Amino acid sequence: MSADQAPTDGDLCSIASTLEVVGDRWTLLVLRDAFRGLRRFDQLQADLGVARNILADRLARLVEHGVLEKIRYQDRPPRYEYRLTQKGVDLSPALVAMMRWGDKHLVPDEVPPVVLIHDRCGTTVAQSFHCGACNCDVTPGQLRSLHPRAHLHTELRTELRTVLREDIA
Amino acid sequence: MSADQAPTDGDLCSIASTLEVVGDRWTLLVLRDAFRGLRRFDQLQADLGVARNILADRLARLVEHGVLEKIRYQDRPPRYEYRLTQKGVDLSPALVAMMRWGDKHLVPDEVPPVVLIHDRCGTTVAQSFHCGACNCDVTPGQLRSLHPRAHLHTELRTELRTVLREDIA
DNA sequence: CCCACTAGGTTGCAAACAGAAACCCACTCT
DNA sequence: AGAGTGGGTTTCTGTTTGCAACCTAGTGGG
Repeated sequence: MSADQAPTDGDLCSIASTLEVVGDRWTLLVLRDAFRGLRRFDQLQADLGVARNILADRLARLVEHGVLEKIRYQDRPPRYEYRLTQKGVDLSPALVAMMRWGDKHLVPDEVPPVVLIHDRCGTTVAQSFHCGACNCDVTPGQLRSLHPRAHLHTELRTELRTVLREDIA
Repeated sequence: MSADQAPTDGDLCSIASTLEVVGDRWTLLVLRDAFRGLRRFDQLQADLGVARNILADRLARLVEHGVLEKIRYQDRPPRYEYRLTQKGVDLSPALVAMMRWGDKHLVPDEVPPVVLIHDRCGTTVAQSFHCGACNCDVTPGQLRSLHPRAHLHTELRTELRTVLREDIA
């Protein structure tokens, strides 16, 4: 089940790489539940209705990839819980983006959306693209992308990376 | 292939609903390629290496859900291309979030990331959570979520929606 | 001491799905 | 007439999934 390392250009594209880790319906639902605070096997199984073997497999994969940690929370009898690592918490922008898309395009208007709150001040937080130069938000339609490895020479790419390091670190 | 409307709580959770539309490895890779500008069946097939029947199925699903449009771009012989609709373009925050996660956690540092550019000014754009009250960016760890339908009465939810409407519109 | 119960899985089997390759169709080019 | 191209569908086969039953440690009750 982990023998197929050949399929896509996983090492060439960050999206493809990411999908190799979390690009699976149940995996993403497990993560959604993890963000909701569910941590135990049976809680997840009951909430998702997923087959137990599938859930066991997905949890093992996520632990293997360092997205969740398996922690023994009592010894006798041994009991475990699955917690998001920092790497796992860093997936929240992706989950939030999917949630907002569903809010806008899929879910009927009568259903109130989940609200994101800034823990320090308690007010709502918005996810957006921000342009520092113009000091404004940028809509998806105003975005363009640049693919350094396809078009630039090595020196230029190195320079670009230096400029951008803050952006991804 | 579209007969299973029963499985998850699709109408209760925006993330689950979203995953019913795009929660599939190939679907998301098709969308990635659409954002890169690929529009034709054979381009997509060659780039992804996916089986043609699977690609045909995923494209049909995306068209059915209004994420892509199938447009006849010449008549003799009839030829079609698949273009992102506005609904499709609105998925870019999700794709970008996955890309950034891959950049940060999966892809070796030597690989320069794809850069996002603001079309008006040409400078780089960052994706973030922003708190209007504090006028600062919020990290994933400082985020909390509130689930209105689980905890609030109807009047309160309506009020909240009014406050939040700008957030999702 | 025996029974039931819980958390956290594993095993076995049938059904659904993905993938590869071959095929089809309508047209164009040479 | 024959080869090529774009856009698929069909067929067959192998992998994955889902479901249900089972297993293993331990705990608590009678």
